[in-house]
Amino acid sequence: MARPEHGSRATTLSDVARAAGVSLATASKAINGRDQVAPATRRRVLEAAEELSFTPNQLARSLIAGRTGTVGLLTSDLEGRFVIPILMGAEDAFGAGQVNVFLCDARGDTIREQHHLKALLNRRVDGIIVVGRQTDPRPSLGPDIPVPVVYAYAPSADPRDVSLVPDNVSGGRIAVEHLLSTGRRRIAHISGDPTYAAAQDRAIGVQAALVDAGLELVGDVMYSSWTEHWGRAATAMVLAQHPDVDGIVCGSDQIARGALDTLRDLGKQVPEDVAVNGYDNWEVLANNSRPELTSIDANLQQLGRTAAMRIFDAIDGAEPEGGTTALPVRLVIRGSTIPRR
Amino acid sequence: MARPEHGSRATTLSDVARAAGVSLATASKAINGRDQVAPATRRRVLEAAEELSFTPNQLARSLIAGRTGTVGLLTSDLEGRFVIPILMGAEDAFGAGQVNVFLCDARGDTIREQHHLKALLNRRVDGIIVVGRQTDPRPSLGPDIPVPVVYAYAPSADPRDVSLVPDNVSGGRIAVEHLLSTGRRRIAHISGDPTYAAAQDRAIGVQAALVDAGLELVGDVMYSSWTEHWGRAATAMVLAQHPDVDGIVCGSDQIARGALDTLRDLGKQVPEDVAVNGYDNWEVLANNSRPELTSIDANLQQLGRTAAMRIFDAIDGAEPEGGTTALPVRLVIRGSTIPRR
DNA sequence: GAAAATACCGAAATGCCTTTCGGCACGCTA
DNA sequence: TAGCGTGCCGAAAGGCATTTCGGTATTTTC
Repeated sequence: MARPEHGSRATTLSDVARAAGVSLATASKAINGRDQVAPATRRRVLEAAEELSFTPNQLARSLIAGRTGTVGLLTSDLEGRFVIPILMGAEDAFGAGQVNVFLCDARGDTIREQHHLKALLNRRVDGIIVVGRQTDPRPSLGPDIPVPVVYAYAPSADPRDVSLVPDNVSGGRIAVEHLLSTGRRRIAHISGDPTYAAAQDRAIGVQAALVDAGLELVGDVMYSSWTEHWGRAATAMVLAQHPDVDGIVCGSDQIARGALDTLRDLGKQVPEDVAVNGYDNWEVLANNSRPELTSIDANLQQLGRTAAMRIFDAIDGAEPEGGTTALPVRLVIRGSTIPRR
Repeated sequence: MARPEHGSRATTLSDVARAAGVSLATASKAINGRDQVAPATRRRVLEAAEELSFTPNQLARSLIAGRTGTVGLLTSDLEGRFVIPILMGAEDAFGAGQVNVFLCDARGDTIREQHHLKALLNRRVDGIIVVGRQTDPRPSLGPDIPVPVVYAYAPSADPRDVSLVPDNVSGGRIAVEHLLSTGRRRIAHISGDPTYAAAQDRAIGVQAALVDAGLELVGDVMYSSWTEHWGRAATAMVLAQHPDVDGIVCGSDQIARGALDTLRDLGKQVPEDVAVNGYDNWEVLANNSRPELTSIDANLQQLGRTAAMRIFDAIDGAEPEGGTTALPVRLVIRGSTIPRR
């Protein structure tokens, strides 16, 4: 049958060389585009390689080159939707077929993380990207990793490490500034789990923007969980205590969905009576709500790309400066803050 | 400084051997638990290895062993939420640190897919899992791949390939049977994009279950898109034409969310007046709706695990039998079909 | 105490590719 | 025609770990 036996050894360079009637060295040079090979010879070698469907063994190559063209991506939680765009961005930056990504999911387990880390080092990855599931600092992998490490989304607790996070403070600020620009003045903030750094940071940005505008938050920041249930409950409370509220900044799109639900139930028009701003720009939620949801997008794909580029730089010998860098976020405007024309 | 220079060569086995005062061969045996080594010698070697923080170069190992302990996962679409659980299942089955997964996202681009495929083969992966984004058949990678290939979620168009898909027909059937078991008799089916095999298969299951019960579908199967918008619109249409409908089987959780919305708007109680069944068990949607959504879970993580096991079997020499296998799905019951006590 | 058996260690080959360096042949110049 | 470049090719080393097989020490057996 056409399918080559799985047991049969793959064709090696020496097979090609023999078929082309040249030495190993010449075959290697011909295939890798080195000079020192006559055009006719090169052609003969390439034809032989094609004929035998030769694929150079990257293992042997890497063994010599001392670098493998692979990067490990160590995540603590694949379920989290934040990991995926970051991963895509990184994959993107590495380019198709140039660098490949080893994906490891530690399931939030330190032991498993250590296992994976060791496996990655054994496989001689050129670098490691560590992706957390929330923006709270996480323990460093340690200072003794022999390859560059970049922490994405969740920064390392060790300031000497390189960490990239979305700018949540700025996100909170942008959300408020947008509501202000649509004429809102009585703005409430419904957030999620107060133990999350993201919740705190966004609240800081919200407050700062209000202060800059000479305004105050309507009521206190309301913390609980990142769910629709909480969004519904909190919105009901806000409206009961402050019926004149005209803008709600939500800590997540889920909360915002809940807010929309309750506003609808209570007969409030969105965005005419109350504008609602979500966070995360989770498309399936933001695009399908009534009305569609204005939201803050953390540019996670960009973050992944940046992480990959930092790895590249470090591989190329650039001395990385440690510390946490906050990357810009962006506002995506939809119908929940500005009426459709 | 403590951090080893990135440029400095990693410690090799011969470093360890020299430090322990033994030969390479002995060091290798000691570390790998082979016999032919005196306990005292073994201890000395292990101490030296620890001291130098020696990590065996997996590349060299693989070069000899002829297998790398890596598997490629080729997806056409990382954004799709179906890929993730499959990936987790596969990762799970491979075990922490035993087998590692190369993740490649082809972005739905054939050229890019070919690039990735070639890269994976160059890296001598032991097997490849191809994950599609919908259950429609996709082109085969071809018969000449020198390693085992399993197609997950999207089956290969070539029946000689090994494909694993969730059993959509059975899913449709289970959904209807569940509604029947709660006493519903007037059941409608709102589905998504009719060009999807998943939509057709689920509809077949729905019809079959109704026929078995001696019933007919209320109205025709309603096809359009997998969105909340469509769920809302279609539900309004159903209620207008068939006000006595008492059960709605939806083709996705998004559609079901839309259905719940409209039912609520029109004053129908769920589940008392109308029961609603979703599909996909997408937790963020199913758990946060009012009431929470009964849904069909495709057991994707299990599917990923199975795919990994098929790869293992093939690596171990089992001759795989081609063809598409439909794996069982399961019903997750929540408040949208059975009232909370 | 001598022969045989055992336990342990090390040199060398192996896997696959890249690169260096020596050398052959040809063409050009003086 | 002798001498010198230049272009092209091939032998061999090297990268790292594993394994086979031959060879010493040491112990056991009669």
